[in-house]
Amino acid sequence: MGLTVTGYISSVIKTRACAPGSEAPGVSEERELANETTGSPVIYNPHTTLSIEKQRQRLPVFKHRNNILYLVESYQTVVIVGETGCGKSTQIPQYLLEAGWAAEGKVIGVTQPRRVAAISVANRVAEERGALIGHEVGYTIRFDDCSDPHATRIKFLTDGMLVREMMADPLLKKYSVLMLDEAHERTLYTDIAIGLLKKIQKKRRDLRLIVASATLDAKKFQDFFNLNETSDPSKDTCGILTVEGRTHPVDVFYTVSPVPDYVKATVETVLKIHESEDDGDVVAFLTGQEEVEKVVSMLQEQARTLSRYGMKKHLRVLPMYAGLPYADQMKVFERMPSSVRKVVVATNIAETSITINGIMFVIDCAFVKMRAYNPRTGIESLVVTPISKASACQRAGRAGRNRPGKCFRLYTEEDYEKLPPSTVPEMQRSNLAPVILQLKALGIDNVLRFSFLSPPPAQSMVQALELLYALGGLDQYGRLTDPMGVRMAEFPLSPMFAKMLLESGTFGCSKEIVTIAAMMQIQNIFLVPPNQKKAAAREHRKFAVAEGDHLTMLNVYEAFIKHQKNSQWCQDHFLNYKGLIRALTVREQLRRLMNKFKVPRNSSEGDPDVILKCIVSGFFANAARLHHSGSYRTLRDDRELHIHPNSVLYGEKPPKWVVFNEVVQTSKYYMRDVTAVESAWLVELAPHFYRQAKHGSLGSKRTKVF
DNA sequence: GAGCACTGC
Repeated sequence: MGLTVTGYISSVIKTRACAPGSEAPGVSEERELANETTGSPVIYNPHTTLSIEKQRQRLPVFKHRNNILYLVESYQTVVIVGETGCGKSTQIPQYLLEAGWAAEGKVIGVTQPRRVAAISVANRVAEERGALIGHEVGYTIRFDDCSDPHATRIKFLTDGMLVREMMADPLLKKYSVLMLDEAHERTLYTDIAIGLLKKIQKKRRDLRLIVASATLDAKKFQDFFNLNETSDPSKDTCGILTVEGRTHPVDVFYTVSPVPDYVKATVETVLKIHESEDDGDVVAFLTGQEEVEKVVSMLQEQARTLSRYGMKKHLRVLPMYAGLPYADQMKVFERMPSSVRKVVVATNIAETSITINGIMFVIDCAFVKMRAYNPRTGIESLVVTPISKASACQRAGRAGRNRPGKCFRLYTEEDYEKLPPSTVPEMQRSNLAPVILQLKALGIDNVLRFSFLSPPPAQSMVQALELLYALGGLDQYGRLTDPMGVRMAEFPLSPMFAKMLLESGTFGCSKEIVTIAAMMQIQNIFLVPPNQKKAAAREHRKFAVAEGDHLTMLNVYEAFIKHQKNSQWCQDHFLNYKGLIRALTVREQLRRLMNKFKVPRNSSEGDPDVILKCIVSGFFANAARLHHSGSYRTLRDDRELHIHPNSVLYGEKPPKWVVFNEVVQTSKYYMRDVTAVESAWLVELAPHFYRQAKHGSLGSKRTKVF
């Protein structure tokens, strides 16, 4: 194929190393704190001779210390463009603390999009302050509150947790300053928090906000938060500051002509690197598990050939994707002997969620599998789309964390120029029902006029409002109902699940439903190792029941409990042990909420019908009937659907009526998590939604309420 | 016989 140098970008980079080797002689080993799968990792050197104080002063952010404090003093909001490796996440909260921003019991809050990042940054800051985590410095994430309501001065939390905190404390009174880290990622919760904080700031002039962002979005954030309506810049309420990073250059190479097959090209590029480049590990980005496994097996084949021909340096090829069993994931972090070159073939998980040290080469196919939402049909889909330029730079930067690196882009420079500058924010490509419910619960009456940093499509809002009305969470005026809507909003689940849980007591099956809801939150309960597909399928069949996936999940959970939560038992049956343990925790949290709302604890005692009816009470909007063609049609708008191949109902005698949790569109529209129901239940449990036609068929009312 | 990118409460 032949890679030709046609471009070089010296500003793509990235390492967050506190001290690059060149500046700290004798320091070669860096490791990550706390957890190697950390999201936004802080790297530090455990054997340094420098005191922590000296290390802190060497960070690029240090020389901006006074300026940052001045800006926070003078402006309500400060946008900080902190390049990778500048030390902003760990240092700025400490500067604020030292300057007295946490006096009189106030708290400095720092949000992160990911749990592991919140934990690892918190641990680092605690260590720098010579403190135990959970006192002066703490963190709060779902299922793990490691903070002290009285003692904690710097608190790290996920942005989702911050939104939850607003439900109990709408003005976030305990915080003096909030820093939104990684705001440029524009996750759903970051965007919700941003809109809400703007509102809070109008009522709390004393609340300071720091938005940490990438260069590209800084102006957008500044315009959004600047409340100055005059043309006098001295009245601006938002300041901006750029802090340079600690970066290693990454050479970027493009192909001379478009690549017809990036899977093949990935394999060829790895081999070419292996033949002609110096030492250094490789990460290749692909879009999904299937592509990853394909490249891994092709490369392993090649690696065997190479070693047969006596190639001195060995290739160790490892897959990496979220669905991979934990033990296999951990292999990508293992250090290799110098005679071995590690090649990690990964999905987008390696772009932000995990960081692997020692990567010198990146191969980027320019594509990603991304969630999309069709506001007209209300159907979500997973589509392979070209990445953005921002994403391409992020991927390239993965090569230069420890040393200068190289990035091989499997596309032409011309095609790179055609990529969109940044990724569409999640808010504009999501089902908004959960978002709207949250906003309503936070007292935002007119969600259509909520100040969104990037407003979602109006049609997405309408879909969400209609669904919430049908579920009884909103009344005909779009107001949150009490108690149903208020309670639904408290559940950390989608509104349909919340409704199902809240109704389960009246159906007499709350014990079963809470288990089903918890199990449905876990991805990949059934493990399918690529080389043991048959055996795995055989084991999984043992749990399958004719009613469908919901009761099958109930079966799995109950069997897990019956076998004393034994991990070996899980392994024998190809079940995800860690996932099941997580289901226990989720179940416990849901149970607590149900107790709070006095949902009776009861069991169907083996009667499946009440459980199925209860599922219908939440998921009636997701109903489909069997079509004579053999596929299904939605009841709402007669769209063609199919049973997902991972469903236990796939390939079985198809039930006449089904409800499902969600639809994913790949080659077709597939229903995931499907359960057989009776049409009479739909009419009985959602009479406002469905009517029985004279000849016995079922149609939807399509009530337009807004 | 076709298929699940990645987070978060």
